Amino acid sequence: MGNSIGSDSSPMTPSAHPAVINRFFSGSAWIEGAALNQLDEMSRLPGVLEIAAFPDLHPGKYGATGVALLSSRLHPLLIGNDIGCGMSLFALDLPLRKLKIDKAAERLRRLEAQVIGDVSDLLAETGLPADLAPGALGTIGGGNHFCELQAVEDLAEGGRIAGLDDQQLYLLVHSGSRALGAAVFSEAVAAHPGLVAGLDPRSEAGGAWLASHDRCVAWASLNRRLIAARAAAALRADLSLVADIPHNLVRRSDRGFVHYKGAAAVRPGELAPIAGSRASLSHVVLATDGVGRSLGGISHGAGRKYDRATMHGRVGRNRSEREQLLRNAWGGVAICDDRALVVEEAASAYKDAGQVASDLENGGLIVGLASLRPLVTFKKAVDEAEVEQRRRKPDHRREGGRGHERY
DNA sequence: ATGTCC
Repeated sequence: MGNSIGSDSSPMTPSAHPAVINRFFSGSAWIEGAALNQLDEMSRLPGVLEIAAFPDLHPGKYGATGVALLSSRLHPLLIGNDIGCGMSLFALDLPLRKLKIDKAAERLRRLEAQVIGDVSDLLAETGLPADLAPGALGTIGGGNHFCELQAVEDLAEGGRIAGLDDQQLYLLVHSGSRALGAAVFSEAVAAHPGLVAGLDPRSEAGGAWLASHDRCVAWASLNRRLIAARAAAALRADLSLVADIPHNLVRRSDRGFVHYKGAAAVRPGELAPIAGSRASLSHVVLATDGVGRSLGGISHGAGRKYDRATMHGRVGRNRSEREQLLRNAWGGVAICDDRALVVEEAASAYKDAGQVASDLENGGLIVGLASLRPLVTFKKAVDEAEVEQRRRKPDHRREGGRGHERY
């Protein structure tokens, strides 16, 4: 089979005719020029036939995020390292009236300490090797990932019909394939110097990436389920799945391969979460038949407004400001023992998910069902036992590290 | 995004 790159007529040469770009955002959407430029570059990549761009569009490393892209070739760079990342929404059997936020936060602080036992059977049931990173299952990771306890703020009639209940509590989990997807990504980058031109899906390299990708997508979905199971165990509650929607993956279609880069992959009639932030509303929406015009994509969240680096100059310059960033207008709290992450993930770093949902609704892609308010946002908690152990036996490799200090 | 540069 040999080198798959270049097996099309001339994939290194940008197409003479760029792919059509369909924009599903209004003039009120906050879209950076850099993201629009990236969109243009993506439309000229080999094999790219059509692009749908969503209102959460923002610049990314190898292309804009908030995009569905149809291509005859596979583009692993566009998917990036968190293959299979997604949002899962669960209903808890805990009634809102029984909730004490501080008590729930105290319990959720121990989320990742919950024992989930032997997961080899779960992996096998998912069609995955029983020894595929079992120890990483049920871990959230960093960046924009979280597990959030939410209550219904507004419920539309459609939401009630869909079974949403404004007296119940919900869990929204945003996570992906952890080190698994990162390894698949870096191996692909190392093996194919011309990866920017994509891979021929019929080649050995293309097939291998796709197979690894499929495992990451399945593993990431199981990971979200186990994160929720841990949260439910910490809260001593039962849960049921409402929606599990990935937004970083490739799906086969009869026209080629649809790449979803930070765009939720939905089918008509499916419920999907559109995440806000730790201090703003998330939305639950229903995908309409209109998603046939958007390559089956919609936004998965508010989308970044400011990059991580510049957030440090904007908010949380002192301790009391950082402490404010852990509280929201509904009495909700965030659990985040990583000082840099508190600043980088501040609500003001994000666009308004309500504006995003409204653009999608006006574009005929969704119908809004409910908005959800954040009550406890779990991001990262240091293990006190581990801290104590480190105090006794200092780990010199960590010396000099900056930006990830505790409070 | 990633045991986030050893």
